[in-house]
Order: sequence, then structure tokens, then C-alpha cells
Amino acid sequence: MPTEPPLPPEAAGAPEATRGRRPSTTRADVARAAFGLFDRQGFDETTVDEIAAAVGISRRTFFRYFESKRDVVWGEFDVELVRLRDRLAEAPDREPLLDVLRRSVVATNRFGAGELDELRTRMVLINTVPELVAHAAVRYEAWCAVVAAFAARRLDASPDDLGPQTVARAALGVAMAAFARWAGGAADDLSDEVDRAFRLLATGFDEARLRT
Amino acid sequence: MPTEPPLPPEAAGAPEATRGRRPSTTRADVARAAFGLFDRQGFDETTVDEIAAAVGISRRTFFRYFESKRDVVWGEFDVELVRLRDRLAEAPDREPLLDVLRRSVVATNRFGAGELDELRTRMVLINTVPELVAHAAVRYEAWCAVVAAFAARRLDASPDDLGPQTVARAALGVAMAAFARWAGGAADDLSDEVDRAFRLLATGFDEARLRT
DNA sequence: TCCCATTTTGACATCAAGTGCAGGAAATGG
DNA sequence: CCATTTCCTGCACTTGATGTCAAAATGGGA
Repeated sequence: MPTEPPLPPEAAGAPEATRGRRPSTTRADVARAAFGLFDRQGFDETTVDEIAAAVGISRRTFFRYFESKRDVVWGEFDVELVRLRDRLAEAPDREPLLDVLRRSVVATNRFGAGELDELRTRMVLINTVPELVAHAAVRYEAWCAVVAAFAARRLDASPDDLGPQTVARAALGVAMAAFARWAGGAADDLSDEVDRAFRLLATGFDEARLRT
Repeated sequence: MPTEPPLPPEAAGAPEATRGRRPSTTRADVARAAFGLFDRQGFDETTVDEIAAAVGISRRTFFRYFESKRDVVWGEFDVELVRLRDRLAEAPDREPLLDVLRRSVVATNRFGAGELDELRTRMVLINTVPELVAHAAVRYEAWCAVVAAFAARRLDASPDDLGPQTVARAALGVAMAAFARWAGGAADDLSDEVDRAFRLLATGFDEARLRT
């Protein structure tokens, strides 16, 4: 038991001397097939059996690649979370708390033109399908934990204190608002929208500025 | 089709001359039985069959009283939401946006000593059981919609604009933080904690004030 | 080359949440 | 006693998710 026990297939980057039978597909392939079906017939109307059939694996094997049907939508979220944590940790101590947060969140969510379409599809699903809206909360908790930990460090407090907790959840809130607006087509540039959202937060929602 | 079609039993207050067979139990009774089981064996470990058996109804009937097992936890949330909307609507136009919000949320969540225990149980479940954490997001969306509508009115904007959306989600965030801390035992007085959370938000999370 | 350890896969069984439907049971008014 | 209304129930069915166990594939060593 030297390494990770329940890590999904192809998690390690090195395709070195693999010992046993090799995986018949990849998470990415499964996700691709799933997205195709989601696009055509919707999330709820797509059964796990259909996805599995589309990739040529059994239903049981699907659940070895993804813990649940919902998780298909969340691609590399875990990785991005680590990147956010690192960015927050690297920020200079003198920079104001919310500035660091704003810069880091914006930076973490810069995507190439090629990724934007898929990201939008994902975000639309996440903000639209009730089951995914619900499940998102679980993922966002991890995000909050990262931000709360950072705020706690900055404020010399415990992550469970009111300060870090409110900062984290409020930050999550404004970020969600920005993302939802971008996914819904109400905003053109994701980075801009996130930036504006965090600036509003930093003003304490000053009514004069809110009207702009 | 004059009134509501899918309204749960005992929704109307007047127990007047009821025509057909009368309901064999009430939502409150079902909820009570369910909470008892949740307390003893946990939410996931309690099946709908068990709850139904405890109240002496069939599994099928349970789903006529509650849309899902999750919904049992959410008691009178819809009613409280209406109260919040009314309170927000009644606030004087001169009072600052966040002050109205703070006052209204605090006022809406004043509970008598008798209700606090049950409320705490509920909140612990909602913040603890993954399935309920997830489902809470769906309920909170309705809350956000109410707040966003209020903010939009105040700012003479659309509820979908960035201002109202960020205000609503940030407000939700700080409120959740306060509630979670109270439910977890980190705060003694719910109203106080909510009040403090909103005051932090109104300062734009000024670092000096955050350290208190 | 043959066997073994390792890893993935698949078939099967099982459980629990929901849902649609058809019919039965209780209550009221005539 | 009958008609009507309302509620309850049992059953079949779909779907997501999980446990178990044996078979298939693959590399390493004797």
C-alpha cells in the first residue's frame, strides 16, 4: 500500500511499465462521449448505460472511471483547486486580502479560446440541471475550504472563525454569480466579469458603485 | 382547476366540511417520526420504508406528503421565504441596502427557545449529510432570487444584473457561514452571529475589522 | 515457453429512491 | 343505498449506485 488506493485509472501521468491489463479507455474519452449525449438529449435523459455503451464499456466499469454520473461534468476541478491554493500561498503578504483573492481567482480561471466552449457547456449544465446545481455545492465546499484556509492565515485566525468563513462564502458567492452570468451569455468575458464581481464585494456593495 | 393542483395535504388551514376520506396523518407527524429515526440511525441509514412504517402509512403515501426524503428536513422554509420577501418590501427606501438585508434576515430568523433545538438538528443535518448539503443549493436558489429581486428594485436594475446577483449570493454566503457556525456550536446566539456576518460583509471585509 | 502476480473488466445480484397506474377504502351528501 | 370526492395502497418499473466474484489481459520471471 505505498501509493493511492482508490485513485481512478490513468491518474498517474507516466505510462511506464504498466503491469496488468491496460485500461480499455480513459476518463477523457468517457467524458467526451457523455457530453455528446448530454448535448443531444439532456443530462437527465441520458442513462449511465447509454454512456457506457457509447464508449464500449460495461455499466459497472463506468462507475470505476467516475464515482457518479454527476462527476463527469467536473473534469479537472480538483487540479484547478490546487492551483488556486498555490496562487494564494504565493501572494505577497502586503497585498490586501481581497485583492489577492480577486487576482488569484481570475488567474486560475483564464482559459484558452479552445477550452471556452466546453467550459461554457459545463457551466450551463451545472447551473441548469437541478441535480447538478445541487451536487455543485459539495464541490464548492472544497473551494471554500481553500479560501477559508488562506483567509485564516492572513488574519491569524482559525479557518472556522467567522471572518474566514464569511470571506470564503462571500467570495464563492460573487464568483458563482460571475460564472453564471458568463455561462448564461449575459457577460462576454469571463475574467472581466469575475474581476468586477470581486471589486463589488470589496466595496462592501457600496450603492453608488453598484449602479454602474 | 380553480386552485392548486399538487398541493400537499393539510395545506389549507381551515378544517371545515371536508368532503372525502380524511388524511390519515400530517406532514408534521411524518417529519417528527423521520427526525426520530434520523437522530438514532442517521439520514442515509434511514429508508423511506422505515419512516412510512413508523407513521403507519405506505411507502407510496410518504411520497404524497413529501416530494423526497430530503424535503422532510426543510419544514416551513417556503413560508419563511415569503416572510423575508415581505420584510424586504416594507423597508424604508432611505435605509442602506445592506442594512435592510441584515435587519430582515436577522428578524426572519428569530426563533423561540422551543424551536431552537429542532432547528439546530435540522441545520446540522443540512450542513453535514452530503446529499442534504447538495440539495440545500436548490432551496438557497429561491432565497437568492428573493434577495436579488429586492436588490434589483433598490438599484433600479434587472435581477439578473451583476449587482443584484453578487449582492444576493454574497448575502447568502455570509448567512450560511453564520448559520453553520451556530449549528456547529461555534456560536451561541444565532441572531448575533448573523448580524456580525452581515456587518463584516458591509465593510467589504476590511482587514482591520476582520481581526476582531 | 509456461506459470504467476497484477490489474482491468464484465456479468450478476442487490438495494434504495422515485414514479405511474389501477383499484380499494373512507367519508360526505343526497 | 348510491354517487361523489378524497385519500391510501400495492405493484410494476426505471435508474443510480455498490458488492462480489470470476474471467481476460499483460508483464515478469523460472
